[in-house]
Amino acid sequence: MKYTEAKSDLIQAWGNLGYSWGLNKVMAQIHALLMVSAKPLSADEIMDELKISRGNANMNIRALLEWNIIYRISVPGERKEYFKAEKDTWVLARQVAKERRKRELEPILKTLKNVSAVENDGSEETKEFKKVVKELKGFAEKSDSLLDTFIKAEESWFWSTIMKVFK
Amino acid sequence: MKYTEAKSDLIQAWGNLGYSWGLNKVMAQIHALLMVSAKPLSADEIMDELKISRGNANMNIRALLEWNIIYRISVPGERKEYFKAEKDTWVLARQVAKERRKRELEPILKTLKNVSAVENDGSEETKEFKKVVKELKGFAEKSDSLLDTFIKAEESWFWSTIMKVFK
DNA sequence: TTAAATTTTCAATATTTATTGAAAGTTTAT
DNA sequence: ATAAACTTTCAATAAATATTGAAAATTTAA
Repeated sequence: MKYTEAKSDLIQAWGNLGYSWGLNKVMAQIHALLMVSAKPLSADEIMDELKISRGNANMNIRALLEWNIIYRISVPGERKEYFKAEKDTWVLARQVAKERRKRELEPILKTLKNVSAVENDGSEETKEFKKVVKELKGFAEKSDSLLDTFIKAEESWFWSTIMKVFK
Repeated sequence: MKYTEAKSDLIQAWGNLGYSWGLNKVMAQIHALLMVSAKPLSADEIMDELKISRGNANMNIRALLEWNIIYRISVPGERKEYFKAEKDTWVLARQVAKERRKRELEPILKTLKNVSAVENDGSEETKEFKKVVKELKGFAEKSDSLLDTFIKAEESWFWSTIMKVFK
């Protein structure tokens, strides 16, 4: 298989995976491109490789910076900014987990806490509702601590040992 | 807080979470509605509660059935079909993990395997590419076995014990 | 059978989300 | 200061996705 074909296949596939991780397609593609690139790339190079507009490139680069999964690089003597990806997949996964926890889990935990306070009118509906909310809350809290553990796994001897089982 | 308000808040919030799990909004809302409902509901009741069309209801119910997170219920003497949700959150999470593994992880593993076969022309690009692909492959495989372990966790003494730590 | 009840399909339409590109803004070298 | 290099913004537009609803298909009771 030729390099250029392999590269575009990988960018495509990583784009799809990233999409299902909550990034958008172009964000994920830019990330993939920076992943496989030996050198940091400028916005122009990214636009060129992925055939996207300047505005699109700019917005998605910014989003990736916000997610902390790519970094801004300054080359001395050069005016342009360059970007490189976080290439350590575990750091990457941790970073994504952190963002998603903030964006997804925190809101549902808040809602579950709110709706727990539903007034018990003695009806079967209310009874069932309370039961389900309690179950969901337990689940969300467990997910939250699992995620938290994962995010902090690097620092934990126990978990980093467990993780090694999966080599 | 009133029951009807709590219910619609929960459906809304669960809809958002489900969306980020790879379901679509209405799918997730139907699931939420069936979660909190004490009795199985018919398509008409779902249409009515969520204010969606028959076609929409039908399609999303079918999708939920495909994901195996709601069940078809027949009431003797009734012509209509009823639906109820899987209410055990761990079964639910496992089912979702299973689907996503199939839909997301399997394709990227396939691509990574393919692009590994890129021909080494000795250039720096190719060298870096091969390195990154190897790293990604290792990561994807580990994720795969983690997921697999999670999916099968119920049967495993070791993991069900570990899980209990998160109560 | 027939026909009423129910479910499914799908072309048309509406809604949401992503993308463009040119203008405005910012930074830096001289 | 000026202007070139570069980045950001955002209204307009395009593309993707979701939704409707009426017609077709299917199921069931009598």
